[in-house]
Amino acid sequence: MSEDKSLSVGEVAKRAGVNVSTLHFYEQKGLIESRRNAGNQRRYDRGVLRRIAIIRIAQRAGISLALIKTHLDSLPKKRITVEEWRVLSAEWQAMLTDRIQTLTALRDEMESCIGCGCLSLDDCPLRNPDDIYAAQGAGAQLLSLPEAPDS
Amino acid sequence: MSEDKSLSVGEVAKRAGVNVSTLHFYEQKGLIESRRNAGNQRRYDRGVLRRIAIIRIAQRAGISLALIKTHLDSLPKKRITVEEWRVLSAEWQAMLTDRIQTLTALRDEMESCIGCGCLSLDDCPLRNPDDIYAAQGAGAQLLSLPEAPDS
DNA sequence: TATTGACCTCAAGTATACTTGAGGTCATAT
DNA sequence: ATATGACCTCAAGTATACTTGAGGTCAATA
Repeated sequence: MSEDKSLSVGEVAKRAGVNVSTLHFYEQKGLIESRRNAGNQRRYDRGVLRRIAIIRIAQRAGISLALIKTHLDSLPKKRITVEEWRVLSAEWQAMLTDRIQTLTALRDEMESCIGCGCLSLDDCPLRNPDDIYAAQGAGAQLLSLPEAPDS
Repeated sequence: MSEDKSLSVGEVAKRAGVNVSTLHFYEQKGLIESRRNAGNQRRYDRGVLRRIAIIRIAQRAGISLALIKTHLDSLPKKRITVEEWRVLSAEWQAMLTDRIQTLTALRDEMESCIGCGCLSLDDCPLRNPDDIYAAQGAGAQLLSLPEAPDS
């Protein structure tokens, strides 16, 4: 099965807690990489496990795969070091902080607007958010994600 | 254009700050309703503006249209009263609070894990979240996450 | 009269994040 | 010898939230 230190797609899937199809998908998206053995089967370096773990953590933080890829692509190597993880997590923490502040502000605005009837007015802060919510485009807005359980 | 007190779809779109296509979409989803004039054009009650405003606020809070619909459907009338808004906003504030707590916990875990190298370990709290929810894009499956049984 | 502009319907497209399925290969186990 | 099990590819499906486009109606206006 696994020659030496490399892992098969099934082994990675099991250890990382994701489906094989997800690994195919991530590879196709350029988030992870693999090499092939004689029989054309994927073989992974153990470092891929940390990489996948990091991807999943970022997703929990509400970061899109596209942005995660951008961040990961900025690193020199596929194998992520602890120092690099330190940098990545600091960036993502900052994004989380922003998001938390946005949601907190929204909640507080809702609090102050309860029962005031201002929803009928054009200058209600809730109806006319100053915040960065650019609701354009298709799909859901990237950083205002609901709790959608995923695989 | 608008006979008496009713609004055309274009007027509603303009005043609510959404596209006409969005109004069609919301109607098709059962979130709003309209009647038709002699020429088969939609005519809206002014109350629809508040209703749309409320829908948008809920979306900013990260609530899906499906759940928003469920909440709105629980109300007796299409025209939402201030008292009903009070109830809705209280529910949504609670959801926001949950979401904020989840994100805060994640951020704090990231803080405590920075540089600890534990990403390589199977018992890292970040890699093995107790919380089953992943913040996720408008992507996939809404309520079906078995989530990562780590090896 | 002819041409806009606003509206209508219905189908398909877009983006994200995957999953599912069909059809085929490869190596081992019975 | 054949039957699994794990793997492969590529296409299409699923779900959310809309947008875009094609083709047609209707009423006011130049």
